[in-house]
Amino acid sequence: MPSPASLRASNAAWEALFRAQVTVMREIQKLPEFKEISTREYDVLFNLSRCEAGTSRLKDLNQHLLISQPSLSRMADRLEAKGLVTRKPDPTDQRAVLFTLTEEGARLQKAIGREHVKGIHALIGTALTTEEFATLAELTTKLRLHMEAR
Amino acid sequence: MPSPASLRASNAAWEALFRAQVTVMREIQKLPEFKEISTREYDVLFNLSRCEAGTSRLKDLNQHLLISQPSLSRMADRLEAKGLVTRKPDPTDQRAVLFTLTEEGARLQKAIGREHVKGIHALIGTALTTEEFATLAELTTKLRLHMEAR
DNA sequence: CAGGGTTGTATGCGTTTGCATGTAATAGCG
DNA sequence: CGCTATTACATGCAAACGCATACAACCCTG
Repeated sequence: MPSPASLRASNAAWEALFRAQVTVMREIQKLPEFKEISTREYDVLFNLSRCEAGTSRLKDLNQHLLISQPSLSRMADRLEAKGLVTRKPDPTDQRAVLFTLTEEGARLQKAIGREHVKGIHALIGTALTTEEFATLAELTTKLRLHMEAR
Repeated sequence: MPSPASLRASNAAWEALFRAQVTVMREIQKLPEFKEISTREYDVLFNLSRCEAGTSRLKDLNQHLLISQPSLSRMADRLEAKGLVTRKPDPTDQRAVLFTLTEEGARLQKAIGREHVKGIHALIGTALTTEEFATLAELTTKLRLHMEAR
C-alpha cells in the first residue's frame, strides 16, 4: 500500500506533465511545418530517422507511437504512396516488414525537423532557464527509461 | 537569433517530455479504468469536474483539449446520450452552450479518477523520488503557464 | 439603430482511427 | 519432427476525427 504522499507526488507530476504536453502540442499543430504532413506522420518519419539506416520493423516502430498497429500499417500505405518510405520483407523473418525512409523521406524529415527546432524554441524557449530545461529533460528521460524497463 | 545552446536545451527538453508522455500514455490506455470510456472522454469529464459547478462552455473546455471544436461538439453528443453531461444554452450569451456534468457523470469521473490515481502510481510511482516528482510538476507547470500567458 | 464583421456551435463530408479478425510465418513443446 | 500457440502484419467495418462551412447571436462603428 503506497503512502498518500507518494500517490500524490506521482499523480501531480503526471497531471502537470500531461497538461503541459497538451498545451504545447496544441500550438505545435498550428505551426506551418505541419501543413504538408501531420504531426503523427512526422513522428513516424522522425522515429525512422533515428533507426539504423532509417529502417525499422513496423512492430518496433509502433512501440514508440501512440497509434494502433492497424493504423500504423495504413499510415505506412499513405507514406509509401507519397514516396517517403518503402516496404520490404525482412530477410531474417518472413512475417515481418521493414520500413525504410526513402531519400525523399529523409530529406523531408530533416527539412521539417529544422523548422520544428525553431518552432519549438519560439514557443517555449523563454519558459525556463537552460538549467531548468536540462533538469526537465533528465527527469522525463528517467521516467521514460523506467517505463521501458518495466 | 537564439544561441545554439538555447535552441538545443528547449528542444531536448520537449523531445524528452514528449517521448515520456507517449510511453506513459501507451500504458495508461491499457488500464482497466478506460474500458468503459476512452482516455479522451475521461479527459473531458475530468476538465469539467474542475470547473465551477461542473459547468463550462464548449469553447472554454476545448481550450484545454487536443481535439478540434467539431470533434468536441460530437463527443458532447455521445456523452449526453450516455447521460454523463447535459447541454443548456448560456443565459448570458445565446450563442454559447453550457456543458454540465450530470450526477451520474460526476460519479463516474470520480470513480475512474480514483482508479486512475492507483493506476498512475503503479506505472510510474517508483520511477522518481518524491522530490524529483515535485520538481517535474513544478517545471511542467511553469512551462504550461508560460504557454497560456503568451 | 442599421449593417458588416466577429464569435460560438453545429453539420456535411471525406479521411483516419481502432477493434476484431484473417492470414501467413515462426517458435516451442511433446 | 509434427502440431498447437504465438507473432507480425493486413484488411473489413463502424466509429471518431478534422476541415470547410453554415448558421445564429453578439458586437461595434458610423
